[in-house]
Amino acid sequence: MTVSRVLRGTDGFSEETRERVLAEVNRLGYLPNRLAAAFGSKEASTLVGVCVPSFSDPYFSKVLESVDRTFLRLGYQTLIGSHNWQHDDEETWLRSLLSWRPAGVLLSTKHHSQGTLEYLRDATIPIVEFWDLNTSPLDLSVGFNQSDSGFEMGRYAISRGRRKPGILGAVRDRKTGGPERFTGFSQAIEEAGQTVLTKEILNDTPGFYSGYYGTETLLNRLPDLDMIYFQDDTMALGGMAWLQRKGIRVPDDIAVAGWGGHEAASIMSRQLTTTSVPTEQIGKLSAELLVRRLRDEPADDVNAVPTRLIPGETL
Amino acid sequence: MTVSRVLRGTDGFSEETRERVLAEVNRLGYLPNRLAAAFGSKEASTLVGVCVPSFSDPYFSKVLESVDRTFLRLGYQTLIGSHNWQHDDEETWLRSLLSWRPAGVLLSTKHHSQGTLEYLRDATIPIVEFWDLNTSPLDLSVGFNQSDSGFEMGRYAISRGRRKPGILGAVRDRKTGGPERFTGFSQAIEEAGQTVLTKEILNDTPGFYSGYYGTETLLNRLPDLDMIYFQDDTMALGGMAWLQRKGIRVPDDIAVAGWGGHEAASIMSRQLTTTSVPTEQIGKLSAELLVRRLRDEPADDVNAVPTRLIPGETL
DNA sequence: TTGAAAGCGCTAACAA
DNA sequence: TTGTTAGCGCTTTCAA
Repeated sequence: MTVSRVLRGTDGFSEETRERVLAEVNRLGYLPNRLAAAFGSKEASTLVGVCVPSFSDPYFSKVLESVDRTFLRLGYQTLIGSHNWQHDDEETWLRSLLSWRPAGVLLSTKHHSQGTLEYLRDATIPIVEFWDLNTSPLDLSVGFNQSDSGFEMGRYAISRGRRKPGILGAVRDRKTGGPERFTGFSQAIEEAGQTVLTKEILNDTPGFYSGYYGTETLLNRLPDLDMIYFQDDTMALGGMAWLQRKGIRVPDDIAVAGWGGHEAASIMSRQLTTTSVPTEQIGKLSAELLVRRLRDEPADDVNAVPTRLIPGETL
Repeated sequence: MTVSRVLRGTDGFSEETRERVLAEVNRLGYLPNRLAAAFGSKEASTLVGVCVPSFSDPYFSKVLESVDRTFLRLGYQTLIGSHNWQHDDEETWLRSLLSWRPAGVLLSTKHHSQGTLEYLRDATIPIVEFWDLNTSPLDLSVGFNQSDSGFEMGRYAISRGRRKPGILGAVRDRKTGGPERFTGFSQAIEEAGQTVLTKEILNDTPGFYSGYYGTETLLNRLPDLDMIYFQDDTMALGGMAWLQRKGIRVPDDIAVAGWGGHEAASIMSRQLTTTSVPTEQIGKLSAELLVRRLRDEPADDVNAVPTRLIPGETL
């Protein structure tokens, strides 16, 4: 019992005892059994679950990196899961997670299956929904508004004199909020009395390649577009590669905007105009808020971490 | 006790009992406590630890994705860690992991601190070292040989008629085996009776930008290089951007090779000659082998998963 | 095929 | 300041 007290740092022992304990611990190479600790006391679990859509998605892997670093610093261990945008997979993972009696759970996005909601209700542990901001969260929410992100770009496009914008997206595999951004973008354009001339959503994976051939399709149909708002940076880069090949000048002949603040966006000869997502901050804040709740410290329910438009040379 | 038997699927109950149990379980919404199970029985832990250098590194995030998917399928839960190439961070993480009495552990790379080795020795759990192949592994090893990877590219360069190759790398932040690849590359060149004219290792982060200006530096000094072997694809893409800007033709004036099988590498106007890394396979095999060992099934110690040279249009 | 007893290593509560 | 007791929910072992 005394050893337990010393190692946990709860008070009730003399300095001399402490030193004797630590010396023995060191001599024996004693490693506490956290399984027993977490099992014996509901308070002692330092396991937290984090579920992201995909580990190899560049955005979510950044968030995960930041989440894990923060939890490590605060003394928690991260159990991971991924759901590939399948609500059922999230539910399956959650069930498995809860059997470990975690201290809390972090979920990406704000949409969940019915079963997930029931599990969460019964578990009575802190929950953070991150990425998309949920203004009426299950518990805590950290993120941004996709629609605002698109709206901001739409207004910027107008301010830069663009009047005939088009939209290019792709839906397969990932759903990083493209549709909502496009809606926000269109609203901004319409509020300025203009219209989005075309909105092409490819049934393909968003990426360099779909951006490349999608741009070709779009411009063959509507050669006088003066801007394309791409679903993300990789598509925008693909589009720019096609434009460059055709000798179409950016932004003189046509402007280009992406989304995401992709590392590679700074790679082109012309810096891409895009929107950067505060992945690190979302991760850090999500983890910190969960811990605040665990410690019964005050924590805001809804935490907006806005995206930021990064003006480049392409719009 | 009967419930425990039914839920674990060990035999010793009638079909009728089974159904009664499952009905009750369902009615009560009973969720087993794996903490108690793992605590009560050394065999029952399905926690496994995985430590990678970084979650946002595109290669390791792919491996992690594959590892987690495989473990999920086999009924294990993944506790993660990252060490940013700091051996001490790996040791700290491992200590924390072991306090959860995991069933096994996956470590990236083959170099570990003294403390790590001692912990692993005492833990007597299966260990997989993945990424670099360790031919005298602690327990199991899955990966490839960096040097062979470079050697293969060197021989290919020779076979394509290149005689005056240079090397361009960068060391800061990451250590994905660049130096070993360069050694292998140089060996192949020398075996063919040629020499690598220059080897420039920038004190910078490998990436598009360092590839861009590094190429400029290299060619200003040695204008008659007929090939550059880059540390990775992002550097190669940066180099190609510079060459294109200068009107230097690839591969007519100079050939380019990268490493890594970067997504964007397959889409540039000229497909990059590179080496692809079997990240998915490394992850899958690592997880599967760990489980084989846990189940006392036969498993090879040393498992080579070679990289593969992808001929493109740049060499 | 089912059940009873003991114990895993810790912590909460209480006693000294 | 230190120690004792009981119990967390499982699994292992042994008995019925």
